[in-house]
Amino acid sequence: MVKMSRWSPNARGRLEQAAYELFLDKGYEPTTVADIAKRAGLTERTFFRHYADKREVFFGGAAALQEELLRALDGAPPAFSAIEAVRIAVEAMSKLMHGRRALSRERQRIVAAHADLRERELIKRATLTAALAGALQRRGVREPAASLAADMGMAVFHVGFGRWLEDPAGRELVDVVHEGFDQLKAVASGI
Amino acid sequence: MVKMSRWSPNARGRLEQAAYELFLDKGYEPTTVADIAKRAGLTERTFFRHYADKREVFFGGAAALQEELLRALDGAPPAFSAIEAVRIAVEAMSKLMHGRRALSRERQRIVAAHADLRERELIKRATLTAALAGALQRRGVREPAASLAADMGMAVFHVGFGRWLEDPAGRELVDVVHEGFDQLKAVASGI
DNA sequence: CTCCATGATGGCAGTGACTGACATCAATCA
DNA sequence: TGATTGATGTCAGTCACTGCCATCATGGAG
Repeated sequence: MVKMSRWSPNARGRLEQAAYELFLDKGYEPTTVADIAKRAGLTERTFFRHYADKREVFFGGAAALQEELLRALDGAPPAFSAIEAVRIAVEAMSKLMHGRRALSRERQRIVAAHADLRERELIKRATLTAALAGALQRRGVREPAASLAADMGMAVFHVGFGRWLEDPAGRELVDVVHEGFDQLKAVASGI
Repeated sequence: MVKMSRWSPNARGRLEQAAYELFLDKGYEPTTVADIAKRAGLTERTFFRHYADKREVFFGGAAALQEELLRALDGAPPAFSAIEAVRIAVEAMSKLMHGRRALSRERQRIVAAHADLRERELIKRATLTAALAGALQRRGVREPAASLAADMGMAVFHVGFGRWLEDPAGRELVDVVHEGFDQLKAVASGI
Protein backbone atom coordinates (compact mmCIF):
# COMPACT_ATOMS: atom_id res chain seq x y z
CA MET A 1 0.00 0.00 0.00
CA VAL A 2 1.18 3.49 -0.82
CA LYS A 3 1.94 5.67 2.14
CA MET A 4 -0.17 8.78 2.18
CA SER A 5 1.27 11.85 3.75
CA ARG A 6 -0.70 14.81 4.80
CA TRP A 7 1.80 16.81 2.75
CA SER A 8 1.99 16.89 -1.02
CA PRO A 9 4.72 14.47 -2.04
CA ASN A 10 8.22 15.22 -3.35
CA ALA A 11 8.68 18.60 -1.75
CA ARG A 12 12.34 18.63 -2.76
CA GLY A 13 11.57 17.99 -6.39
CA ARG A 14 8.89 20.66 -6.42
CA LEU A 15 11.36 23.15 -5.01
CA GLU A 16 13.93 22.31 -7.67
CA GLN A 17 11.33 22.54 -10.41
CA ALA A 18 10.05 25.87 -9.12
CA ALA A 19 13.57 27.22 -8.85
CA TYR A 20 14.45 26.35 -12.45
CA GLU A 21 11.25 27.86 -13.76
CA LEU A 22 11.81 31.09 -11.89
CA PHE A 23 15.51 31.31 -12.76
CA LEU A 24 14.72 30.88 -16.44
CA ASP A 25 11.87 33.34 -16.20
CA LYS A 26 13.23 36.28 -14.23
CA GLY A 27 16.85 35.32 -13.62
CA TYR A 28 18.78 34.04 -10.64
CA GLU A 29 19.34 37.12 -8.53
CA PRO A 30 15.87 38.65 -8.76
CA THR A 31 14.38 35.34 -7.68
CA THR A 32 14.17 35.19 -3.89
CA VAL A 33 14.04 32.00 -1.90
CA ALA A 34 10.62 33.09 -0.72
CA ASP A 35 9.49 33.18 -4.37
CA ILE A 36 10.71 29.64 -4.95
CA ALA A 37 9.09 28.29 -1.82
CA LYS A 38 5.82 30.02 -2.59
CA ARG A 39 5.65 28.55 -6.08
CA ALA A 40 6.34 25.12 -4.63
CA GLY A 41 3.54 25.62 -2.12
CA LEU A 42 5.94 25.73 0.83
CA THR A 43 7.58 28.29 3.06
CA GLU A 44 11.03 29.80 2.94
CA ARG A 45 11.99 27.98 6.10
CA THR A 46 11.19 24.64 4.52
CA PHE A 47 13.35 25.45 1.51
CA PHE A 48 16.33 25.70 3.81
CA ARG A 49 15.50 22.34 5.31
CA HIS A 50 15.93 20.74 1.88
CA TYR A 51 18.78 22.84 0.54
CA ALA A 52 21.61 24.30 2.55
CA ASP A 53 21.42 27.51 0.58
CA LYS A 54 19.93 29.10 -2.49
CA ARG A 55 22.69 27.80 -4.78
CA GLU A 56 22.43 24.18 -3.76
CA VAL A 57 19.16 23.77 -5.59
CA PHE A 58 21.25 23.89 -8.77
CA PHE A 59 23.50 21.00 -7.90
CA GLY A 60 21.24 18.18 -6.92
CA GLY A 61 22.75 15.89 -9.56
CA ALA A 62 26.29 16.00 -8.22
CA ALA A 63 25.76 13.05 -5.90
CA ALA A 64 24.78 10.77 -8.77
CA LEU A 65 27.89 11.76 -10.70
CA GLN A 66 30.12 10.93 -7.76
CA GLU A 67 28.47 7.56 -7.24
CA GLU A 68 28.98 6.58 -10.84
CA LEU A 69 32.55 7.87 -10.85
CA LEU A 70 33.54 5.80 -7.83
CA ARG A 71 31.53 2.78 -8.87
CA ALA A 72 33.29 2.66 -12.22
CA LEU A 73 36.68 3.20 -10.66
CA ASP A 74 36.18 0.27 -8.33
CA GLY A 75 35.23 -1.81 -11.35
CA ALA A 76 38.39 -1.01 -13.27
CA PRO A 77 40.82 -3.93 -13.67
CA PRO A 78 43.43 -3.94 -10.91
CA ALA A 79 46.20 -4.13 -13.45
CA PHE A 80 45.28 -0.75 -14.92
CA SER A 81 47.57 2.17 -14.26
CA ALA A 82 46.24 5.06 -12.18
CA ILE A 83 45.45 7.18 -15.18
CA GLU A 84 43.90 4.29 -17.09
CA ALA A 85 41.58 3.62 -14.17
CA VAL A 86 40.73 7.30 -14.00
CA ARG A 87 39.93 7.25 -17.68
CA ILE A 88 37.47 4.39 -17.16
CA ALA A 89 35.80 6.21 -14.28
CA VAL A 90 35.56 9.60 -15.97
CA GLU A 91 34.23 8.07 -19.15
CA ALA A 92 31.59 6.18 -17.20
CA MET A 93 30.54 9.42 -15.55
CA SER A 94 30.44 11.09 -18.93
CA LYS A 95 27.90 8.58 -20.14
CA LEU A 96 25.42 9.94 -17.60
CA MET A 97 25.21 13.10 -19.68
CA HIS A 98 23.83 11.21 -22.65
CA GLY A 99 20.84 13.03 -24.06
CA ARG A 100 21.24 15.99 -21.75
CA ARG A 101 23.11 18.37 -23.97
CA ALA A 102 20.35 20.94 -24.40
CA LEU A 103 19.56 20.92 -20.68
CA SER A 104 23.24 21.14 -19.81
CA ARG A 105 23.71 24.11 -22.06
CA GLU A 106 20.79 25.98 -20.50
CA ARG A 107 22.14 25.23 -17.07
CA GLN A 108 25.68 26.19 -18.01
CA ARG A 109 24.46 29.50 -19.36
CA ILE A 110 22.94 30.37 -16.02
CA VAL A 111 25.89 29.11 -13.99
CA ALA A 112 28.42 30.95 -16.14
CA ALA A 113 26.57 34.21 -15.66
CA HIS A 114 26.76 34.17 -11.86
CA ALA A 115 29.95 34.14 -9.85
CA ASP A 116 28.05 32.61 -6.92
CA LEU A 117 27.08 29.61 -8.96
CA ARG A 118 30.48 29.21 -10.57
CA GLU A 119 32.02 29.06 -7.12
CA ARG A 120 29.65 26.34 -6.09
CA GLU A 121 30.32 24.40 -9.27
CA LEU A 122 34.04 24.55 -8.62
CA ILE A 123 33.57 23.16 -5.13
CA LYS A 124 31.53 20.30 -6.54
CA ARG A 125 34.35 19.58 -8.97
CA ALA A 126 36.89 19.76 -6.16
CA THR A 127 34.82 17.35 -4.12
CA LEU A 128 34.69 14.91 -7.01
CA THR A 129 38.43 15.28 -7.47
CA ALA A 130 39.13 14.59 -3.82
CA ALA A 131 36.84 11.55 -3.83
CA LEU A 132 38.59 10.24 -6.90
CA ALA A 133 42.02 10.77 -5.39
CA GLY A 134 40.93 8.99 -2.23
CA ALA A 135 39.59 6.03 -4.17
CA LEU A 136 42.86 5.82 -6.08
CA GLN A 137 44.78 5.72 -2.83
CA ARG A 138 42.61 2.88 -1.62
CA ARG A 139 43.53 1.21 -4.88
CA GLY A 140 47.17 1.38 -3.88
CA VAL A 141 48.22 4.48 -5.82
CA ARG A 142 50.62 6.62 -3.81
CA GLU A 143 50.74 10.38 -3.44
CA PRO A 144 51.24 12.61 -5.27
CA ALA A 145 50.39 10.33 -8.18
CA ALA A 146 46.85 9.76 -6.93
CA SER A 147 46.04 13.46 -6.61
CA LEU A 148 47.71 14.29 -9.90
CA ALA A 149 45.86 11.54 -11.75
CA ALA A 150 42.56 12.65 -10.23
CA ASP A 151 43.19 16.27 -11.12
CA MET A 152 44.17 15.34 -14.64
CA GLY A 153 41.07 13.23 -15.11
CA MET A 154 38.77 15.97 -13.89
CA ALA A 155 40.57 18.48 -16.08
CA VAL A 156 39.95 16.30 -19.11
CA PHE A 157 36.31 16.00 -18.10
CA HIS A 158 35.92 19.72 -17.59
CA VAL A 159 37.61 20.71 -20.83
CA GLY A 160 35.74 18.00 -22.68
CA PHE A 161 32.44 19.10 -21.19
CA GLY A 162 32.94 22.62 -22.44
CA ARG A 163 33.85 21.41 -25.90
CA TRP A 164 30.93 18.99 -25.93
CA LEU A 165 28.49 21.82 -25.29
CA GLU A 166 29.85 23.73 -28.27
CA ASP A 167 30.59 20.82 -30.56
CA PRO A 168 28.94 21.46 -33.94
CA ALA A 169 29.28 17.79 -34.84
CA GLY A 170 27.15 16.81 -31.86
CA ARG A 171 29.39 13.99 -30.71
CA GLU A 172 28.72 12.20 -27.44
CA LEU A 173 30.50 13.50 -24.34
CA VAL A 174 32.12 10.10 -23.80
CA ASP A 175 33.82 10.34 -27.14
CA VAL A 176 35.02 13.88 -26.60
CA VAL A 177 36.40 12.87 -23.22
CA HIS A 178 38.01 9.73 -24.59
CA GLU A 179 39.84 11.80 -27.17
CA GLY A 180 40.75 14.27 -24.43
CA PHE A 181 42.80 11.64 -22.64
CA ASP A 182 44.84 11.07 -25.78
CA GLN A 183 45.41 14.80 -26.05
CA LEU A 184 46.41 14.88 -22.41
CA LYS A 185 49.03 12.26 -23.09
CA ALA A 186 50.31 14.25 -26.04
CA VAL A 187 50.59 17.43 -23.98
CA ALA A 188 52.32 15.71 -21.10
CA SER A 189 54.82 14.05 -23.40
CA GLY A 190 56.12 17.55 -24.15
CA ILE A 191 57.96 17.66 -20.82
CA MET B 1 56.58 66.22 -2.05
CA VAL B 2 54.48 63.57 -0.44
CA LYS B 3 50.76 64.06 -0.76
CA MET B 4 49.08 64.35 2.60
CA SER B 5 45.59 63.06 2.94
CA ARG B 6 43.20 64.02 5.61
CA TRP B 7 42.65 60.32 6.14
CA SER B 8 45.05 57.89 7.75
CA PRO B 9 46.97 56.22 4.95
CA ASN B 10 46.65 52.69 3.61
CA ALA B 11 43.07 52.04 4.59
CA ARG B 12 43.03 48.85 2.57
CA GLY B 13 46.08 47.46 4.32
CA ARG B 14 44.66 48.34 7.72
CA LEU B 15 41.48 46.48 6.87
CA GLU B 16 43.41 43.40 5.81
CA GLN B 17 45.55 43.53 8.93
CA ALA B 18 42.53 43.94 11.19
CA ALA B 19 40.73 41.10 9.46
CA TYR B 20 43.60 38.67 9.95
CA GLU B 21 43.98 39.59 13.59
CA LEU B 22 40.28 39.07 14.26
CA PHE B 23 40.05 35.85 12.26
CA LEU B 24 42.98 34.40 14.18
CA ASP B 25 41.55 35.64 17.45
CA LYS B 26 37.87 34.73 17.35
CA GLY B 27 37.52 32.89 14.06
CA TYR B 28 36.09 33.77 10.69
CA GLU B 29 32.35 33.47 11.17
CA PRO B 30 32.01 35.20 14.52
CA THR B 31 33.95 38.16 13.14
CA THR B 32 31.56 40.60 11.51
CA VAL B 33 32.55 43.09 8.86
CA ALA B 34 31.60 45.80 11.30
CA ASP B 35 34.19 44.39 13.74
CA ILE B 36 36.90 44.52 11.10
CA ALA B 37 36.06 48.05 10.03
CA LYS B 38 35.94 49.27 13.60
CA ARG B 39 39.35 47.85 14.39
CA ALA B 40 40.74 49.52 11.29
CA GLY B 41 39.21 52.82 12.38
CA LEU B 42 36.72 52.82 9.53
CA THR B 43 33.08 51.99 8.96
CA GLU B 44 31.45 48.93 7.51
CA ARG B 45 30.42 50.89 4.44
CA THR B 46 34.03 51.74 3.71
CA PHE B 47 35.08 48.11 4.02
CA PHE B 48 32.82 47.28 1.11
CA ARG B 49 34.39 50.04 -0.94
CA HIS B 50 37.75 48.29 -0.67
CA TYR B 51 36.64 44.66 -0.80
CA ALA B 52 33.73 43.32 -2.77
CA ASP B 53 32.78 41.04 0.10
CA LYS B 54 33.97 39.67 3.42
CA ARG B 55 35.95 36.83 1.81
CA GLU B 56 37.87 38.99 -0.60
CA VAL B 57 40.00 40.41 2.19
CA PHE B 58 41.69 37.01 2.25
CA PHE B 59 42.77 37.00 -1.36
CA GLY B 60 44.55 40.27 -1.89
CA GLY B 61 47.69 38.48 -3.09
CA ALA B 62 46.09 36.70 -6.02
CA ALA B 63 46.74 39.55 -8.44
CA ALA B 64 50.48 39.42 -7.81
CA LEU B 65 50.52 35.68 -8.47
CA GLN B 66 48.76 36.12 -11.78
CA GLU B 67 51.10 38.88 -12.88
CA GLU B 68 54.16 36.78 -12.18
CA LEU B 69 52.63 33.71 -13.82
CA LEU B 70 51.90 35.53 -17.06
CA ARG B 71 55.14 37.51 -17.01
CA ALA B 72 57.16 34.32 -16.75
CA LEU B 73 55.13 32.59 -19.42
CA ASP B 74 55.77 35.42 -21.84
CA GLY B 75 59.46 35.12 -21.05
CA ALA B 76 59.63 31.42 -21.86
CA PRO B 77 61.58 30.53 -25.03
CA PRO B 78 59.26 30.29 -28.04
CA ALA B 79 60.64 26.87 -28.86
CA PHE B 80 59.36 25.41 -25.58
CA SER B 81 56.41 23.05 -25.73
CA ALA B 82 53.17 24.17 -24.07
CA ILE B 83 53.79 22.15 -20.95
CA GLU B 84 57.42 23.24 -20.72
CA ALA B 85 56.34 26.86 -20.87
CA VAL B 86 53.73 26.21 -18.23
CA ARG B 87 56.39 24.64 -16.06
CA ILE B 88 58.51 27.77 -16.30
CA ALA B 89 55.55 29.98 -15.43
CA VAL B 90 54.30 27.92 -12.52
CA GLU B 91 57.76 27.56 -11.07
CA ALA B 92 58.26 31.32 -11.28
CA MET B 93 54.99 31.83 -9.44
CA SER B 94 56.10 29.29 -6.86
CA LYS B 95 59.16 31.36 -6.06
CA LEU B 96 56.90 34.11 -4.74
CA MET B 97 56.06 31.84 -1.81
CA HIS B 98 59.65 31.81 -0.63
CA GLY B 99 59.82 32.46 3.09
CA ARG B 100 56.05 32.39 3.50
CA ARG B 101 55.52 28.85 4.61
CA ALA B 102 54.44 29.59 8.16
CA LEU B 103 52.10 32.34 7.01
CA SER B 104 50.70 30.15 4.27
CA ARG B 105 50.03 27.37 6.69
CA GLU B 106 48.12 29.66 9.05
CA ARG B 107 46.11 30.99 6.15
CA GLN B 108 45.47 27.54 4.75
CA ARG B 109 44.22 26.37 8.11
CA ILE B 110 41.59 29.09 8.15
CA VAL B 111 40.60 28.64 4.51
CA ALA B 112 40.30 24.88 4.82
CA ALA B 113 37.96 25.24 7.77
CA HIS B 114 35.39 27.36 5.92
CA ALA B 115 33.52 26.29 2.84
CA ASP B 116 32.97 29.94 1.93
CA LEU B 117 36.66 30.58 1.73
CA ARG B 118 37.44 27.35 -0.08
CA GLU B 119 34.96 28.34 -2.76
CA ARG B 120 36.63 31.67 -3.20
CA GLU B 121 40.05 30.05 -3.36
CA LEU B 122 38.85 27.71 -6.08
CA ILE B 123 37.58 30.61 -8.14
CA LYS B 124 40.94 32.31 -7.81
CA ARG B 125 42.60 29.14 -9.03
CA ALA B 126 40.13 28.89 -11.91
CA THR B 127 40.87 32.49 -12.83
CA LEU B 128 44.59 31.79 -12.87
CA THR B 129 43.98 28.69 -14.97
CA ALA B 130 41.90 30.59 -17.50
CA ALA B 131 44.49 33.36 -17.73
CA LEU B 132 47.21 30.79 -18.29
CA ALA B 133 45.21 29.02 -20.97
CA GLY B 134 44.55 32.32 -22.71
CA ALA B 135 48.22 33.24 -22.65
CA LEU B 136 49.09 29.86 -24.12
CA GLN B 137 46.65 30.41 -26.95
CA ARG B 138 48.25 33.77 -27.70
CA ARG B 139 51.49 31.83 -27.83
CA GLY B 140 50.06 29.71 -30.61
CA VAL B 141 48.97 26.66 -28.64
CA ARG B 142 45.65 25.35 -29.90
CA GLU B 143 42.68 24.05 -27.96
CA PRO B 144 42.21 21.79 -26.16
CA ALA B 145 45.96 21.53 -25.61
CA ALA B 146 46.14 25.02 -24.12
CA SER B 147 43.41 24.41 -21.54
CA LEU B 148 44.74 20.97 -20.70
CA ALA B 149 48.28 22.24 -20.23
CA ALA B 150 47.03 25.10 -18.06
CA ASP B 151 44.91 22.76 -15.95
CA MET B 152 47.79 20.35 -15.55
CA GLY B 153 50.14 23.10 -14.50
CA MET B 154 47.74 24.44 -11.91
CA ALA B 155 47.10 20.91 -10.65
CA VAL B 156 50.81 20.41 -10.13
CA PHE B 157 50.99 23.73 -8.32
CA HIS B 158 48.04 22.91 -6.12
CA VAL B 159 49.21 19.42 -5.22
CA GLY B 160 52.73 20.70 -4.69
CA PHE B 161 51.51 23.53 -2.50
CA GLY B 162 49.73 21.10 -0.22
CA ARG B 163 52.78 18.89 0.03
CA TRP B 164 55.04 21.86 0.61
CA LEU B 165 53.00 22.95 3.61
CA GLU B 166 53.38 19.50 5.15
CA ASP B 167 56.89 18.73 3.98
CA PRO B 168 58.98 17.67 7.00
CA ALA B 169 62.17 18.29 5.04
CA GLY B 170 61.28 21.93 4.55
CA ARG B 171 62.11 22.05 0.87
CA GLU B 172 61.33 25.11 -1.21
CA LEU B 173 58.00 25.16 -3.04
CA VAL B 174 59.79 25.60 -6.37
CA ASP B 175 61.59 22.34 -5.85
CA VAL B 176 58.46 20.45 -4.85
CA VAL B 177 56.67 21.82 -7.90
CA HIS B 178 59.60 21.03 -10.21
CA GLU B 179 59.51 17.45 -9.05
CA GLY B 180 55.74 17.47 -9.46
CA PHE B 181 56.06 18.02 -13.19
CA ASP B 182 58.23 14.94 -13.48
CA GLN B 183 55.63 12.97 -11.56
CA LEU B 184 52.94 14.35 -13.82
CA LYS B 185 54.82 13.05 -16.82
CA ALA B 186 55.16 9.68 -15.19
CA VAL B 187 51.45 9.48 -14.43
CA ALA B 188 50.45 10.57 -17.92
CA SER B 189 52.75 8.06 -19.53
CA GLY B 190 50.54 5.39 -18.00
CA ILE B 191 47.91 5.94 -20.69
C1' DC C 1 41.62 84.71 -3.97
C1' DT C 2 37.30 82.24 -4.96
C1' DC C 3 34.84 78.64 -6.53
C1' DC C 4 34.16 74.19 -8.04
C1' DA C 5 35.24 69.39 -9.03
C1' DT C 6 37.20 65.29 -6.96
C1' DG C 7 37.51 61.43 -4.07
C1' DA C 8 37.60 58.95 0.20
C1' DT C 9 34.77 58.62 3.78
C1' DG C 10 30.45 58.48 7.12
C1' DG C 11 25.53 57.76 8.06
C1' DC C 12 21.38 55.46 7.31
C1' DA C 13 17.75 52.85 5.73
C1' DG C 14 16.80 49.03 3.31
C1' DT C 15 16.74 43.91 1.18
C1' DG C 16 17.47 39.24 1.30
C1' DA C 17 19.92 34.99 2.76
C1' DC C 18 20.07 32.17 6.51
C1' DT C 19 19.31 30.46 11.65
C1' DG C 20 17.27 29.13 16.16
C1' DA C 21 13.38 28.18 18.88
C1' DC C 22 8.98 26.71 19.32
C1' DA C 23 4.34 25.16 17.68
C1' DT C 24 1.41 22.04 14.84
C1' DC C 25 -0.58 17.87 13.57
C1' DA C 26 -1.34 13.55 10.68
C1' DA C 27 0.62 9.05 10.62
C1' DT C 28 2.38 5.39 13.09
C1' DC C 29 3.43 2.45 16.65
C1' DA C 30 3.64 0.56 21.43
C1' DT D 1 -5.54 5.04 23.63
C1' DG D 2 -1.71 7.64 24.07
C1' DA D 3 3.10 8.68 23.06
C1' DT D 4 6.35 9.49 19.36
C1' DT D 5 7.92 10.96 15.04
C1' DG D 6 8.82 13.90 11.23
C1' DA D 7 7.79 17.27 7.85
C1' DT D 8 6.09 21.53 8.07
C1' DG D 9 4.72 26.46 9.64
C1' DT D 10 5.61 30.83 12.29
C1' DC D 11 8.37 34.38 13.99
C1' DA D 12 11.99 37.03 15.47
C1' DG D 13 16.58 37.94 14.76
C1' DT D 14 21.54 38.50 12.69
C1' DC D 15 24.48 39.84 9.22
C1' DA D 16 26.28 40.46 4.50
C1' DC D 17 25.73 43.69 1.20
C1' DT D 18 23.66 47.98 -1.51
C1' DG D 19 21.86 52.69 -2.77
C1' DC D 20 21.66 57.22 -1.70
C1' DC D 21 23.00 61.35 0.12
C1' DA D 22 26.04 64.21 3.12
C1' DT D 23 30.71 65.72 4.44
C1' DC D 24 34.91 67.93 3.76
C1' DA D 25 40.04 68.44 2.75
C1' DT D 26 42.62 68.95 -1.49
C1' DG D 27 43.86 70.80 -5.86
C1' DG D 28 43.09 73.12 -9.90
C1' DA D 29 40.53 76.59 -13.01
C1' DG D 30 39.28 81.12 -13.48
